[in-house]
Amino acid sequence: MHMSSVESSAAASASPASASPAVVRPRVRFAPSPTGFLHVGGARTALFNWLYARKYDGDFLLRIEDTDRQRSTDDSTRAIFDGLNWLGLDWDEEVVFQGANVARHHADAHRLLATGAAYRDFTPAMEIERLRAEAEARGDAYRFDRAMAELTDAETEAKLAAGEPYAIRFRVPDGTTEWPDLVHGRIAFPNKDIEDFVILRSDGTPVYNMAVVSDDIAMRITLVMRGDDHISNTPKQILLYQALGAAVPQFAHVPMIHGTDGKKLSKRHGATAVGDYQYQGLLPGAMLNFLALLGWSTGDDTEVMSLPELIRRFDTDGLHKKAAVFDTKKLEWMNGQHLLLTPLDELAALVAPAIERAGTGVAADLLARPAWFHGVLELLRVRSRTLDDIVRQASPFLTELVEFEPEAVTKQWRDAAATAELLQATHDCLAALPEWTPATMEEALRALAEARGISGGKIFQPLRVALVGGTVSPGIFEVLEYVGRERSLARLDAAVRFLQG
RNA sequence: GGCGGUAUCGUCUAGGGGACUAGGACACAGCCCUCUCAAGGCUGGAACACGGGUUCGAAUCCCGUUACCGCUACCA
Repeated sequence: MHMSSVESSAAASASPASASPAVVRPRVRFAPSPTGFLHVGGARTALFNWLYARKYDGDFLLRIEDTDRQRSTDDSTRAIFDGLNWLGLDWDEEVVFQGANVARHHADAHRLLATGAAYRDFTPAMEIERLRAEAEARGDAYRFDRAMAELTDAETEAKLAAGEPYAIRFRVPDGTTEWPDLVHGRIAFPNKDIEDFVILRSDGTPVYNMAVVSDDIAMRITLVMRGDDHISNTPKQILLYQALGAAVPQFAHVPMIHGTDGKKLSKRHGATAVGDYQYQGLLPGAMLNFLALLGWSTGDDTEVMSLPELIRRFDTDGLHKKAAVFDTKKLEWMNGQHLLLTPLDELAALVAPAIERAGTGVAADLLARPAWFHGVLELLRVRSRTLDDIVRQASPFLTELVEFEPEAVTKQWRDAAATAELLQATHDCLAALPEWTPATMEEALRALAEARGISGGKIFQPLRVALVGGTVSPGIFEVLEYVGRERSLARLDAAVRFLQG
């Protein structure tokens, strides 16, 4: 089973195309470790795989790599499911839990041992640790020395009989291991730089690379698309595929996502869990769109895309090599764009519960008046970037009365007596209107301003404070329309009383 | 240290020998619109890491340097 360099490299580079002359449905997977929440980097890797599967009518599989019992938790597994569900990244077939497959990993490792592709290493782990520490102290790179483990058959039998523990190491052949990476092109590693790595620990548990390859073969994965931090694992894995006599899949190593300081994105950069963004009122479609553009581009200037469009345009050729910095400003802008594209009834279904949670309205009541509610949403979404922005601005349309903000009062109601008189006049003018429409109100109020020899703004601004409590709002006539006649007049009354007393 | 990867405006990117006085987007600044705030429109500042080649010609190809990132475990 030892391969020459020619054989090994040829096998690695030839397999993707030649292994299957017939058209096979692509099978890709997302394989996170359940050691935290769903990270945006993981979400993006999942997205690329998902887009690929959906575009080429393949299967997108989910595998939870829970073999590290120390760090894996059920909460994390749930968080991954939740994150994927929120984003709408649905997987095909049942979830694979890696921990359930250790028997096969174990068997595969022993198969390698039987063929001579791997060998027993009775060296105590402590001893190796010592040698490594020594080498590092000297400033040398440590590499496991195969000769150290070389035993005669008799010696092996004796140790086996004595019940001495051993790890199984893969016998790395001479030559070069290379593959045509879908994003980087040809990548090659001289095998001499790869040490005989452990595939099965002395306690019988499989090591990562063994488990991954065993599972990817069992799941019939045709393309492994993952973060480029796995590039140096790839030659080891290819060697394993070959030794196991399995077809080597294609590989695509996508770049990492960095924080604004250029370092790998971590908690100190702020929110890195997709759940954080869900909580902040982001739309999953916007998140997906933004994530897709970090590490991939269409080739033209298209930026805002719906999910179907993303599927249609996705292509591994558009994948980048360079790490991208996660820019929350652009994410927010992207969300604003998607807010505008979301059908109003969908948006209503999202905003109504959020309003109820904020305590400024009852979801069912809002949804019972779709024409009015959609109108309000139309007004607010153009000046919002998140769902939370909409909720925040919605309160003047929902409550009976509003609180007058001190800064607004200082700014727009400087002269109390004069303002009270003006607001009373405004009130009377509006109250006399036969119908409550923006056009009639605008006509009447502009006429009032002209009669008083002042600009429209001199009326609109104080009126705005009376209606919404602050100095910022949608156009004043739309506000009047959607706040409604009764409440608008009541607020004007309240403002006049406030200024007089 | 060794191995591998990457390198265009502050950020995301287009670009794959001449169409580049390097295009778009976010952010920023100014102007327009205007009842405020947004949205929208217009304008502006802002980049090919450095050094060698190859070529009539290089952001684009090659080599080197530098910087950054990743891996370097009986972690995943």
